[in-house]
Amino acid sequence: MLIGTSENLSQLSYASLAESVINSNLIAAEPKNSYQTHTPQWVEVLVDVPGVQGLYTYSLPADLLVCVGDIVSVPFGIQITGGIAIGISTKPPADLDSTKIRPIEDVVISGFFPQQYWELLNNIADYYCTDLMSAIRVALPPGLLGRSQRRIRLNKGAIPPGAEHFCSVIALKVLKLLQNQKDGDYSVNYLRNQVKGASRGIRELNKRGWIENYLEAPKRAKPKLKTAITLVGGSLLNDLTTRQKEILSILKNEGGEAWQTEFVKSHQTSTKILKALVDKGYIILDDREILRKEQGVAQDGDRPKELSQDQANALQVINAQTGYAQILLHGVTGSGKTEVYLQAIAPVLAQNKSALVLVPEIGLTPQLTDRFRARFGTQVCVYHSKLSAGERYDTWRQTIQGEPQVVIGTRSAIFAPLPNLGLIVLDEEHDSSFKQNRPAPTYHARKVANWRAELDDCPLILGSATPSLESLVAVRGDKALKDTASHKTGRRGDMASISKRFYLSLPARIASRPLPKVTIIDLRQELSRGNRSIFSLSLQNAIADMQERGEQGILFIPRRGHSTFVSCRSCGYVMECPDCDVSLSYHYTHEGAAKLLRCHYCNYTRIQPNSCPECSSPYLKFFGSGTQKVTQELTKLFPELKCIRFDSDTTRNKGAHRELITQFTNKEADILIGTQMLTKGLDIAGVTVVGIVAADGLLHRSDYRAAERAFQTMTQVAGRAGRGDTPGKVIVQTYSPEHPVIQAVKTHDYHSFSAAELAEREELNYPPYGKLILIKLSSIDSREVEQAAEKLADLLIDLLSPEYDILGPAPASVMRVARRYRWQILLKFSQSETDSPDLNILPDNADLLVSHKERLSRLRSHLPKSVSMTIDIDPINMD
DNA sequence: AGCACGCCGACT
DNA sequence: GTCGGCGTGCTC
Repeated sequence: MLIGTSENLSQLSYASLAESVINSNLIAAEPKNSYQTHTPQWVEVLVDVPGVQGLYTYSLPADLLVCVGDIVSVPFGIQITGGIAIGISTKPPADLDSTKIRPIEDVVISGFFPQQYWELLNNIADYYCTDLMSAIRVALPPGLLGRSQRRIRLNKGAIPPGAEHFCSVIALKVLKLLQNQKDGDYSVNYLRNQVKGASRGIRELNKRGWIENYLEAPKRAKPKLKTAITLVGGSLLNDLTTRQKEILSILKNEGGEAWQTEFVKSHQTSTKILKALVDKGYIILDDREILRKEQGVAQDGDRPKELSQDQANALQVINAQTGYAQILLHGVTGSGKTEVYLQAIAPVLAQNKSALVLVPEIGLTPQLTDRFRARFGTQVCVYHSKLSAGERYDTWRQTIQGEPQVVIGTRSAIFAPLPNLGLIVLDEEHDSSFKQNRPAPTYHARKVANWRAELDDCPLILGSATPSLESLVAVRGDKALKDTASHKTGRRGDMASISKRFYLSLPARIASRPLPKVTIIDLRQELSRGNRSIFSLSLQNAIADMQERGEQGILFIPRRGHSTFVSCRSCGYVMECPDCDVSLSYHYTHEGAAKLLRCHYCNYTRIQPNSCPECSSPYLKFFGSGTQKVTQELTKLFPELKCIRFDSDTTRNKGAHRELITQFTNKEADILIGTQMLTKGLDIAGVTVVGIVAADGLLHRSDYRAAERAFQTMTQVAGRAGRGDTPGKVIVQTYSPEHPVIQAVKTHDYHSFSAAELAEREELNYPPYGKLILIKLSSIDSREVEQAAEKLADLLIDLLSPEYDILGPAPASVMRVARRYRWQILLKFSQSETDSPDLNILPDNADLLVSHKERLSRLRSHLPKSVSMTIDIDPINMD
């Protein structure tokens, strides 16, 4: 079975390739004995090389067995790269010179892609307009598709003294970098990122013979091996020394098995003695695979809790589902959604199936993973991008095994290759971190989860206190949905699946606790009363009361750092990033720390100068308040108060989240001051006061989602208050107290807010009614991108029918980032089908065989090479 | 992505 | 004449 000959490979469309992949996978399902090991075989491989799409034929060495769908390692040009075996044939392609065919290097992983998994990846590639390989790349753990790497090594002996006087500035920079590295060894990529024009310098050094250039074999993730000792000899004979006898009896006492390293360490033996025992035949040493797994903190067992009536009702609906269903669980903060998830998962495990739980950011929710571990013990696996490559690889491999388990993870965990999936839960489903911004495919885990639930025929629970408008509309089946349903008859996902959509509500907190009382403070009045502090009198009083009663509080500030920008009082000069069009933020962590200016777009960092670079005036002023400044101000007002700052500056290290949260839970501090991170799943009983220091930073943003996001963020932060026995209190400081979002937060009125917001979205044809595609262009050259953007917009006008709104081209809100100029075009249109992956973006008038994906991809060929283009389907971040 | 091949300008 | 710039095309 061959997919295509090289003659037609170039014309092979994405769609037919995708189809071939699915068809060929049917072959993989056949029994393995259909492969005759003695006839020579040729394998069609989809190689993982950027800019290369199409299949390449490889021969199969006699000692390897390859099945369709296997991940293989193949030579490609000078390098070694990963790829997927797509087809197997007993005849070589007729039109390919057989001397060109090279053998497959190795099989990395065999037979893990079930049929539905391929369909899922094809849906993603199709819907998000990328090639199949990119979809495969996001799904697999990094390092599985290894690629060889070009590296540079310093030739230490060859460098004459005073070398720096002989060479150019660039070469010198490269040389210095290499000399500062212990082994004088860096990848070419690293050097290119560090030094502008590094390749020139590298060539120069190469010519002088001061460095050597080598190709490193791919570093693929591999199972970790550990040496085990096993006792085999029965009775002790006389050929043993006393020490050897001792060792054997210790080993016997330990059950006849031990790990070598631990055993040697704890019993002061040496490998020498063990070797001797091996030679005499008493023990054997063998390497065994061990799984590197994040262990988490040991938890006491936990039993299912008694449910409230609402929780019980919700659970009943969930448990009644036998196949695909989309369930929106709308539970106010503190209503006990997690308990519902836990009790929904228990029967899934009992049926020998697995469950997948997605959360916005795992590091932020140690409490959640602890609770799952307490309930399900070692059946819980954690998967997220902050695991080490080895842990990620091992966890991923473990999920293939098929034992019933619960995988908790972030966005990318939606690809965990669990073979018997019984339930998917997306917690905090409104959270924007479920959307990947870059690189392509720019998928949304909620959408992928929905496909996956359909393909694996299992229920999907979307949980939130502030459901996204998309999910609300999807399950409630309002007008838009009915309209499309009527002309969708006969397709999968039509009327039948609408009855598989549920809206379940948990409108009250558990144990009849009230939602916190929200007070709005008008900062304009505060100012006119002469209070110039960033804390209103009400907030100050609330903090004082709280301190007196030994309770705890949370302050929410929408941005990290100290100040948003620094400017000169004498000439007005504003400190800006040299590579981006943004001002630098001032960072000053504590007394004695370096005073730094940092770009929040590209992370450029420099020391804060003592005087203005423009006019040398020493009078620099700091504007805006970040977490650092608020912390300092608060300490001035309340010297006794112990504060913990909780933002991406203080939680950078592994385990820092847990540590800070543990400190706070143990009442080692009174107040937690932080950014968006505070919104996610913190459940601390002692918190009675929540202050939103400046709500305006959330309200006034330009994109169409600003109101929705502001409402979600504020409601979530407010929800941290009053989760214990003492009722909570929330103080929102703003200059716009009459703003509808503020009013909705005050009254906890999700429904009126969403109704008003939906009406506005419908009016303007924005999502969830209309659909958006953002085409982003960038280049080093400002003129070039602008021209390319204009050309592209013209092309789109010709290509698209008039019902498509073409907004732009316009420069991105921050035009220059990391030295690149950015322009964008936004496409807005009515969607013809609600939730179908093969949604027709472009009307098929002339060329029916060409998919919308192909058409959008073709646009790329109209652009100069130096302009890069990315297509963001359903964009969330418009900047 | 890398790399080879190849076609043009500034130096021995 | 050659060295070296980077544009184009190929990798089974």
